[in-house]
Amino acid sequence: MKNDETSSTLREARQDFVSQWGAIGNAWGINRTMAQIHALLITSPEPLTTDEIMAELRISRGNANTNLRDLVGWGLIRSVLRPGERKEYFVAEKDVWKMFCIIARERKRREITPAMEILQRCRDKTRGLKSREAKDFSDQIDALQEFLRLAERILETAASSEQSKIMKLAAKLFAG
Amino acid sequence: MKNDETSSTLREARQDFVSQWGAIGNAWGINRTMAQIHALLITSPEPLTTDEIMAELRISRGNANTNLRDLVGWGLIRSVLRPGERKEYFVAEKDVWKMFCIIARERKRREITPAMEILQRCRDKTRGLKSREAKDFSDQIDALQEFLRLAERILETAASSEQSKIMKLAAKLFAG
DNA sequence: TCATATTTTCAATAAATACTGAAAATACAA
DNA sequence: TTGTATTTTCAGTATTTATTGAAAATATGA
Repeated sequence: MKNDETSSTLREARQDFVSQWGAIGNAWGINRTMAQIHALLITSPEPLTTDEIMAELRISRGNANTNLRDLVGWGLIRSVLRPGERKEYFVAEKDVWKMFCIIARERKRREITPAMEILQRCRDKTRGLKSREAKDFSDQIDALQEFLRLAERILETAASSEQSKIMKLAAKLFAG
Repeated sequence: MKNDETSSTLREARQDFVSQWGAIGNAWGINRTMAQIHALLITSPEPLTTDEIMAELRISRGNANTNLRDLVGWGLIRSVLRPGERKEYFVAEKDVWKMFCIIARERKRREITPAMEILQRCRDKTRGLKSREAKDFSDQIDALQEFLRLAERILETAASSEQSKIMKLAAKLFAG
């Protein structure tokens, strides 16, 4: 296979990955464009500028800017400056385990914690009530809370350990 | 506190839970109405009919029907028939651990598996290529695949074990 | 069978979300 | 300063997703 064939095959595979990853992100509740930009950056050998991303994905400047900022907000990408150039370049964290840790922490902060707070408020309201129904209700809320608390701790622990420790744990888990 | 005060406090707490749970579901990428119906059913002492759900949430018959069917599709609720009545009643699985198992299995099937297939296809396309760039690309895809495979196995294992086993595991995890 | 209760479907509509493009704001070099 | 490169904002628009409500389909008892 010639060099240009190789690189066009690679380009195609990458484009495919980017567009498909967008579709997956969509199924996972993540904005399609954001997922595509992320896919582009984790498979890019070089940092990319906003204009390059706009061109590659055929999206507007506003759209690119918004989603790049969101990704920076998640901590999944960061901007780098090249000496002598004014443009911002973006690079993604490529280590899959680190990506997971970042996402786990953020989701915990954005999703689990608020849910726990709501449960706590419902719990407080019915704490004093003595009827059977009230008791069943607060037991159910309790159970949800306890489950979320466990999930929270597991995520927290996983996200702050070395990948190698998790792998060992997984080994144990599958051993029975 | 009088009986009617007790029950109105309970009613309020429950309404609060249902509407807040809808908002949370929304943040987690789940249809608000579906989350609300689910919240209603897991805190209901009795099975409910479509009409009761419509009235409680002030939604249309079509909307109620669609979301009830979706919940049945997930396996999170099921319909029960009362002898001598034509109406369908719905009950939710209330055990939080069982709920988790159901959701884990479904998400694996609906989200992780398709993502893995896409990665596999991208991998296949670039397998033969020898350039540095191509190698980096397929290494990255590999890493993603490996991670998803691990996630898949962990979910699978967790979802098919007893809750008590997971609790023991969690204990170990936090012990260091 | 017919009359009635109940569920399902689906075209129309509403609501939420994502995207564009150009103007405004900002940053920087001369 | 002033001019230029770059980023941000945001009103307007497009697209997607959710919801309604009524008609059609289905199920049931007499």
